Amino acid sequence: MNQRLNSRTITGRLVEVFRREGFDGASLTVLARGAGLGRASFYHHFPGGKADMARAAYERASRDFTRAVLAPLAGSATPAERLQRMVNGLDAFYDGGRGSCLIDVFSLGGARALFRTEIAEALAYWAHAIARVLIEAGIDPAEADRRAENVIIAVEGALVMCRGSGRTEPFRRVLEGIVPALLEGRRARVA
Amino acid sequence: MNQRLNSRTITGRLVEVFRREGFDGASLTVLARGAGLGRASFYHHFPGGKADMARAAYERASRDFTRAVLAPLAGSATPAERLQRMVNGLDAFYDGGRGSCLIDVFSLGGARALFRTEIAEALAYWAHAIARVLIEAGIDPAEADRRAENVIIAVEGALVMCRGSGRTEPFRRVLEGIVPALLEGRRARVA
DNA sequence: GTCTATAATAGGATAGAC
DNA sequence: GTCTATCCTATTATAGAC
Repeated sequence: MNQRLNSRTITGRLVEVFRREGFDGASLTVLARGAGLGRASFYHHFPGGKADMARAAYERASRDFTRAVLAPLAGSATPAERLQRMVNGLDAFYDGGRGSCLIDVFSLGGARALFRTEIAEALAYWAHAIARVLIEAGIDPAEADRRAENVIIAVEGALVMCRGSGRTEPFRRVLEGIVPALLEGRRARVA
Repeated sequence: MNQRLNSRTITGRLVEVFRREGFDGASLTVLARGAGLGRASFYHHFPGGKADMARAAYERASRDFTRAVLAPLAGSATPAERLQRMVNGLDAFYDGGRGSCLIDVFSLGGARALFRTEIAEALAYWAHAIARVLIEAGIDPAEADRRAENVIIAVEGALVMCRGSGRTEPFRRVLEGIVPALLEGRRARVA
């Protein structure tokens, strides 16, 4: 409890707790235990209290997501390669299907009002980033939008399925299907 | 606050609150306001307290889901008709994409331990019910399992997407795609 | 920068009047 | 069957020592 931890470590551990417990389920006691700090020490790092902690966790997750999932989409490789790197990033970011998505978790209860805008923007941004790659790959823009949205839906749904079933196969299977489905000749698939 | 309500009404309102707030976010105060009762009055209906209320809500939702979504799958109509009735049931049950799924919501935080088993079983049951219809329609059993799971993933993912984006189009679009995707490649195509 | 101690409030639950 | 009043605990937050 008395070891000095850097901000990065603390924030990373907060992400884990919020993912598992949700915003309202993550009490300061649970967060403190997860972060390896006393409750009071939190207020040195996050003067705004729990809302501050959640925001730090969200922004940390957001940056990690950008690096792992979004950045590869903007690279200079071929569309298929960039999409595959996004898939690899998703696998890492969501720990093979074991981790929940903060977009899911923070759109409920007390966190809803705090993250409404950011979450809507994040979803739109991700969809747009995928669609751009597809358009570059020669897919009709409207179809690209649909396929991009389908990927997000499949990933979010697979995470819920994994959490609910206690299995990780659904996530792995969805990941395997993403690149083929996105670049498929002309037909869109639901999942 | 002083109007007498029957159990059905109270439980139905609890479902709404838990869907919106999650288990940990739904305080007795919020639940009571949502149900139109004083906090103390709850303990007449649910002697076990909040866990009892959540269980009643879950079982109520479960029964409604069975009636709206699962029952049509077991009917005597053609596979395509039964699947379409399931889709119609999903639209009603999830209020066109405006309502969250308790499987998502109750697999986080304090509710996780309470509903772990039920949730895993419910997901497996639903998948199996869909797959049986597909097998009857002439689809290979392993492929039927995959497609059935894809539907659940797409529905859960669409609900997360709708909650996060504030739009309902993703849910409607997913629903429209379900029957075609499930029966794709089958010999008897509906014109 | 972390701790102990403590305050203030909200949450869950109960007793008993009506 | 619902209410007011109350209790106990957990939760959030702060003060101040180290």
